[in-house]
Parts: sequence; structure tokens; C-alpha cells
Amino acid sequence: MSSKALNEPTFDRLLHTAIEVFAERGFKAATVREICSRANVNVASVNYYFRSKEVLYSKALALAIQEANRLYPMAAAEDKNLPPEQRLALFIDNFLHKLLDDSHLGYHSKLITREIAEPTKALDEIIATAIIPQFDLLEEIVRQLLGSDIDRSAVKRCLLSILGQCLLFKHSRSIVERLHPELIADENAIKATAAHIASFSLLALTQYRQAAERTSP
Amino acid sequence: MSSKALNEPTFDRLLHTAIEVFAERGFKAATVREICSRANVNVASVNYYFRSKEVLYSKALALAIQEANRLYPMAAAEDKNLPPEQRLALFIDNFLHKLLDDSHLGYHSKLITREIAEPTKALDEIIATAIIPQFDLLEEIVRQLLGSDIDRSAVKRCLLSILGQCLLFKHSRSIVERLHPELIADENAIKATAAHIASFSLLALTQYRQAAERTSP
DNA sequence: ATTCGATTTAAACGATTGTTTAATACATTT
DNA sequence: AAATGTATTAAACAATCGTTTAAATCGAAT
Repeated sequence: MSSKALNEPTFDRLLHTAIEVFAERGFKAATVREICSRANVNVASVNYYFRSKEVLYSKALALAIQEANRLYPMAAAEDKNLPPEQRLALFIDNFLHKLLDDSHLGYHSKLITREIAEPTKALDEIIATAIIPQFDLLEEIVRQLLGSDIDRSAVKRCLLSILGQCLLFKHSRSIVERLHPELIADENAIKATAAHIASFSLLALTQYRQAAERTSP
Repeated sequence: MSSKALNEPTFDRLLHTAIEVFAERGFKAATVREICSRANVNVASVNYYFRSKEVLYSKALALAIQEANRLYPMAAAEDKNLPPEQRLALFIDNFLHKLLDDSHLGYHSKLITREIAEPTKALDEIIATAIIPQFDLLEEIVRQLLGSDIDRSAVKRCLLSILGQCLLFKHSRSIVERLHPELIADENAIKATAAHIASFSLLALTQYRQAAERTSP
């Protein structure tokens, strides 16, 4: 995954390559020289088009968010006509693919989750543009599954329980790949893993609801 | 959290400070000069006691694992006389505290989870010394809850579902702190969060078992 | 006291970092 | 064809990195 084609303008090659390198190495460890070398561009170009390495990082991060939302829209899970059980499964499947897909989007979500794990000044934009919309959608689905008389903090906790199951495969991917590589080996494996998370969560949520309704009917 | 007392030997001050700085900045971004400055030690000491920055890192990582296991033993959850439901709750509570405790152990588990997220050559030691024992203990508990006639891959998936719910609070702590800070605000909040994860997981596991026994009684 | 090994120190090493410079090449307009 | 503004280049910049050196300092044994 080195050296970009030259048919793309310098400015764009720089941005796309920056997403890759920053995602692989992190802000500090990534070097302007490696980015430029991979992009087949002179070192001075970074400071010509962007003012500094830092500006390049924030622009690359913004582009990564934008492309991630464009390439993996949550369309299916947003359909309010579907039963909430199915919407939950669709959301999880889509989210997990977004996290694990190496071929198209690997670098984008890698850069985003890296920024979350090690926030820079650019974190606020990630939260507003990439996190909150997903939170809101999942919250709507979970609220339907839990019923309307559940207090908000319980909904929030269940949200995080679901998201945590997905995010583990991103943040602890190195562990999963060594101890249970078959869970994310290929497309079908990812689908099966997503299906497990959906059914695991659904079992908990429906029981959660029944337990709550038993205490205050 | 700067400048160490001088009553401790140079060698130890270097190691403990290295855990802090490597945890905060990562291997590449951390500088031996900052480590030495905080430890009140000459720059050359790193190469005198350890041969290089890289060796210092691996030694610091090993010490972090050792101290994490010593300060937060899993003793309670290991008691096989307790009912598995209680052991599960104890395990999760202990694990979550280990991840979120800033006062004593913050740097230790931060360094460990950082190594997982961005593996260096030292990852193998982490897996063998810190991960596998926890996996094995949790697996034993989950297996009891699921019954003996569940296939192994299902057990593994449930393991990861539980661990993922806990690890989210470490890897996406920046998000949780901005969107739902009340969930990890203090000791009691962490206990409540751990209790939620335990009950959420237990609901899923018991239903999981019943569903499996229904299909193959 | 003197010797001797272990420790600490200030200074410098070469390599690499982000950034800047000033000259060159290119494309478009006059 | 000359002029003009943009884009690209090689080279150098100062700062910082990990590491090394060689001298200074310390502590205990002789």
C-alpha cells in the first residue's frame, strides 16, 4: 500500500496518504517525509498546501470522517418501518464492518478510533460528526426495545454495552487475531460475529425490559 | 505527577517513571530525556542501566504487568465455592476497577492497553502474562453459566462480549467522559457501572443457555 | 590514606525531525 | 514572445532525538 498514482492532484494525494500514515503510526510517530515519500511528493508540499503537519492531521481526520460516513451510511438501520430487533442487527453488522473492513475503509476508522484512544485537539470534531449521530440512532433503537418507561441512564448503559462489544474488535484486534483469529477471518466470519453480538444484546435487552416491567408494571 | 523522590534507587526510579511516560505518550513519542528529567536522573542513565530505550520499554512493560497483577489480584472471583453469578459480578467489578483506577494503577493498565492497541515486539509477553490468565478465569465462569454442552466458539464469543463492555471504558474513555461522565465519576459510579455490565451479561447468558437447551435438550 | 570498581555527570555525537528558503519549472495571460 | 502567478524542487535550517564518551564523583575494601 505504498506510492500513490500521479493522476490525482498533489493536494488530494497528500490528504489520502496522510490518512494512511497517521492511522498506522499516530500523529507523533508519523513523519512528514514518509507521507510525502508515499505520496510521491516533495517534502515542502506539506507546508505549501497546509501550513504545518498539525493542520494536515486535522484536515486528514476531517476527510476520514466524511468518507467513512459516505462509504458506510447507516441507511438500513435508519428505516423506522423495520422491527427494532432487525434494526439492531443491521446497526451492529454495519458498525462492525465499518470497524474491521481493511480493504476500503480500514485506514479511515483506524485513524478515528486512534484519535479517540489518544485525543488531540481534534477530538471534538470526531465526537460531533462521527460519534453522536451513531449514538442517537442506536439510542432510538434501544429505547424502542426497552420500552418508554425506562430511565435514561439505563438506556445509556445498554448503549455502551452494545458498542463495547463491537469496539473490542477494533481496539483489541491484536489480541483477537492471536487468540481467536477465526472470529474475524473473513466477510462471513465478521457477519457471524455481528450476529452473535446482536443476539447476545437482544437477549439481554428483552430480559432487561421484562425485569423492569415486573418491578413497576 | 512529576519529579520522583530521591530515596529510591536510580534503577527503580527510572523504571517507574518510564511506566508513566510511556503510558502517557506511547513508545515513539515518549523521550528518554523526559523520563530522566521526571526521575531526576541523568540522560545517560538509561543507556547505563538498560542498553537502550527499547529495552527500558520492555522492562517497564513487564513491571507494569507484574504490579497490576499484584495490586489487583483476582482472588475473589477465583473462589470456586461461590455461585458463578457472583463470581461473574466480582470479576467484572475487579476488572473495571483495574482499568479505570487512576490513583494507583492508572499508568500500569494504560501502558498495557496501549501496547494492545499499538503492538510492539513486546505484545507476546502481555498476552501470556496479563491476558490469558484473565481469559481462562472468565472462561471457566462463563462455562459454568452456559452449561457444559455449549460449543467452545460460543463460549469465546460470550467472553469477548463481556470483556468488550469493560474495555470500552478504557479505550473510549475520552468519549465516555464527554458524553456520560457520571458513569465513571467516582468509586460508586464505577461500582454501579460494573453492576450493570454484570447484570446485562448475566441476563444474556442465562437466556443464551435456555435457548441452547431448547434446541438440543 | 589509597586504591578500585561502580555510579553519575556534562558534553558532544550523528541521525532525524518539521520547517524554510531560494531557485527552477510550469501554465496561463498579456 | 514576454510576463506573471502558481507549483515543484533540492538544499539547508534549527531543534530534538537516542546514544556515546570521557572525565568527575562516590563508597567501600585494602
